[in-house]
Amino acid sequence: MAIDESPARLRAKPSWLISKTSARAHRLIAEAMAGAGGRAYHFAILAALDEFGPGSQAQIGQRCGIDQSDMHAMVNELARQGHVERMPDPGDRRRNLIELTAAGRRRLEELDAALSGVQDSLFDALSAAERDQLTQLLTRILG
Amino acid sequence: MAIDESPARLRAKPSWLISKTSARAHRLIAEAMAGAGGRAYHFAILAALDEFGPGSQAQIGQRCGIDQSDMHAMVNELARQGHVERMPDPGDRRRNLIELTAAGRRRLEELDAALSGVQDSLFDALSAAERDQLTQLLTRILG
DNA sequence: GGCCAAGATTGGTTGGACCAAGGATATTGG
DNA sequence: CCAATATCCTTGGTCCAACCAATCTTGGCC
Repeated sequence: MAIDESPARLRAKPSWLISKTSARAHRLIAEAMAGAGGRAYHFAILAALDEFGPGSQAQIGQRCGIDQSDMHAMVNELARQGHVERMPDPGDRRRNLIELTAAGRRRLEELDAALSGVQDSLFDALSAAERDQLTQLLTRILG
Repeated sequence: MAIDESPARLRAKPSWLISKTSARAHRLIAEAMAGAGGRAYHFAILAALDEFGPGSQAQIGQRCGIDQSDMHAMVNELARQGHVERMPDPGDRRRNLIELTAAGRRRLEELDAALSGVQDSLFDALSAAERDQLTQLLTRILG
């Protein structure tokens, strides 16, 4: 799709540009993650565990903006791959404590590298300073 | 979801920020369009017809980045609402010429106003200059 | 003990983006 | 002028992310 041939009214709506960019990113990321046998959600969860330490599914889900039921499925996948361990919280038996394994820590770096590569090809047209600018604008929007 | 509580590794990936922003925009737009009895696709198609004049479904679809089969469904909806007319192209009987009706032209302005309102609430945190900046960055990415 | 809240699990639904095949018509090459 | 190829519409799907609701267990509270 040649963006410069799309209707001007459309091009004038930032939400449309964002949606198209997001779609393209989604495609590239899905590809990259499929090649690595993972998904974007995996990276998010592993990153949360790495930064904040073990936690319940609910906590991690909230931090990453992932739905409870989706969290369940993702933790199943990560546990099956040995990147995460699900263990009952001794202090609250409602909870599963999710813990990063050593393999999970390596996996996080692996996925991070793959995703960083995607960022490079996606934002190829922007300088480093412009990427920062973009990041800051988006962060303010979401704030 | 409080973005400042999400993992730093995630926040550092522009693609993640874009995806979240896109999701929020999608929610707001779906709401606004549902309230008006339409969809985002309707606006795109009407805008293309308004700017480029009548055309085949394939042409319009390419301009807007809409799949052929989805175009079919959307034109059905717009035709049923009287915003568009489907007529056989006399010069090429494979084609349907899609034409904007007078009601469709009014509808376009109506949807445009609704979408502009959504942009305002979505990009509330940005100044007009910053919105332009964002638009330009995204346009360059998609270029 | 009785009640409400939180967490996990299960089992959905919805909408957008895609893909494939077939029938009708055009176009092109020989 | 015929055969092969391409285009366009139409139909009928698939796939996945996002989301929602109900249930069950456990914890906290009065």
